[in-house]
Amino acid sequence: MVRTRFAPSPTGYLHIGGVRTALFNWLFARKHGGQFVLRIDDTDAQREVAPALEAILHGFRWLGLDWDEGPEVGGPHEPYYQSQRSESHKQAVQKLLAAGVAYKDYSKPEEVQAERTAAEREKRNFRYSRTWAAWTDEDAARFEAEGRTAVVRLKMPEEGKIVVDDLIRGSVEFDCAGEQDSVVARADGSVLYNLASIVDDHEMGITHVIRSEEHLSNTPRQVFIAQGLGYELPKFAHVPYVAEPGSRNKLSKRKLPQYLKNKEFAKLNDLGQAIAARIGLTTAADTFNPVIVDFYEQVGFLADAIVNYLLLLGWSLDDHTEEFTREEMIENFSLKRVNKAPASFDPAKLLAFQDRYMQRLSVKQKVAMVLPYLQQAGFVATPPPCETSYKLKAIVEAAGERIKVAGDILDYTDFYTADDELSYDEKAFEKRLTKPDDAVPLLTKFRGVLADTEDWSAANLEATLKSFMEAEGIGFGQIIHALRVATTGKAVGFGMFETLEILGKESCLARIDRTLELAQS
RNA sequence: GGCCCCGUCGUCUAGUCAGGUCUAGGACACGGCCCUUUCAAGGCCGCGACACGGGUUCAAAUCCCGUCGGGGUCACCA
Repeated sequence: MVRTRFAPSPTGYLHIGGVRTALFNWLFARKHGGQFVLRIDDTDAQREVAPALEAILHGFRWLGLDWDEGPEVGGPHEPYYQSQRSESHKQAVQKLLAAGVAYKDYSKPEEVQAERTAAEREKRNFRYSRTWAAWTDEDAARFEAEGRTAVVRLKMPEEGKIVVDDLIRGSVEFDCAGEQDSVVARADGSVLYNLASIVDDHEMGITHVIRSEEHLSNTPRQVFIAQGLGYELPKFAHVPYVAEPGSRNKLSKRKLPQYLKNKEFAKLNDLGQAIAARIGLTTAADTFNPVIVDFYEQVGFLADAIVNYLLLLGWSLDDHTEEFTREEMIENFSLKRVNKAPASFDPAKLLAFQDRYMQRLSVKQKVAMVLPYLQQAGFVATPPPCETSYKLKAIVEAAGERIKVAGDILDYTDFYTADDELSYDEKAFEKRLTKPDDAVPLLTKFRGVLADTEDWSAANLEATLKSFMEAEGIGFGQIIHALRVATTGKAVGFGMFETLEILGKESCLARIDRTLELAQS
């Protein structure tokens, strides 16, 4: 039975790199008919951020990465919060002590720090001197009489090797001599990550520890602990971390200002910020940006697109397959095909996946996705009035592939603006209406034709304009641009005749009248 | 700095284990052309990489050695 886990610490929001690791765990479990466990690594209580956990669980649900055991769903290995497993951890510490692979250490942090600095100064590798190690009860009593308290440290051997057999990297050897006597328990009995992690993994029956590469260097410590505790080792698989756009550095949520200098990243961020602003979402830069999964949901991305993109960040099936349904991912996933080198996050490619997935949706599905944005931006009431559906469907249809994320609908809200409140793109107005001598007279004349037009379908409007052009002996370009600016205020938009049809006769005439007035004043 | 990992187009990657079919394939991005009432989309074409140096071999992106480069980690964080 395969059991994998993802163990986020609730110290920040769900990070795109974390999700990629979680996805690999989920996929591996699903592929082998096993279980995927979610465990909250909250041992460092001081840093805990309550809303972060909510956001993390919400993110997993949105992405469709369901967990078989963990917070909210429970399971046979409760509790799934590391902070609530301290009994097990304490027992493990005692066992380590009893087995002689750990010792009580009465040093003060500053004393160890002094040794460390001295070693650095002398360009020597630091290793704790064990000066304040209590090997006997007498030692302990003496140190305690001095008012010292004890942490528990690993007693790393001076010789020998620890071999980590990694499913992705092969076997990696570490010399014990190069390993530190890491602290595994604080004076108050609380334990540190390396101990908690391996103990919980064992007790939860985790068979495959699939985690980010940055944990590779503390794996020997965990292996040492596991051996001391007599555990059977889980299989390890260290996946490369997700790197920054255009660099090899690990993607971090703290370096946002730097990422914003990347053109593609900034473009994605701007898109999101613009949508957030229009729906009145108050955002904080550190929780709403393309590094955080929540961002994508808010802006109107498809979870499937994100997951598909993330799948290919460090994994591939072959030289050409890029699109996978969930079932196909599960069927084909294999740790053997996970790359060793870090992959940088490419916002442009993510956007490309989103585009593909979006265009595959039916008009009905798009309407459903897009409607909440119009409601939040105040263009459509909640619940939506009956006539909304027809109009919105027409807009979405006419917009076609221009809508790449659901929030993009907010680029096309001119249809909802009151006719006398339409704002105009100044440059376009100047170029298409003020400057050309024939713009106003032509538009005035065509306005007259439109006023007499009964059939307001796009097809008929096109025919009407064509015959007008013939009658006037003018080309498309001489009238169409002025007409567009007059009715939408913008230089660009979708099909002119669809636009007119959606707007309706009354609005079109009102907007043209207003434009003509403005152009002549 | 010690230890560990990694190194194919700008980016994600196929190919490396089992050397030849690789004058290195695909995707995203980029450039050009076509289509076109604008924008998007679409079609076609193009640009573009085996980090470097030695070796082994008839033959090396692939094997060996070295160099260089990048990164991770060295907490009483996770």
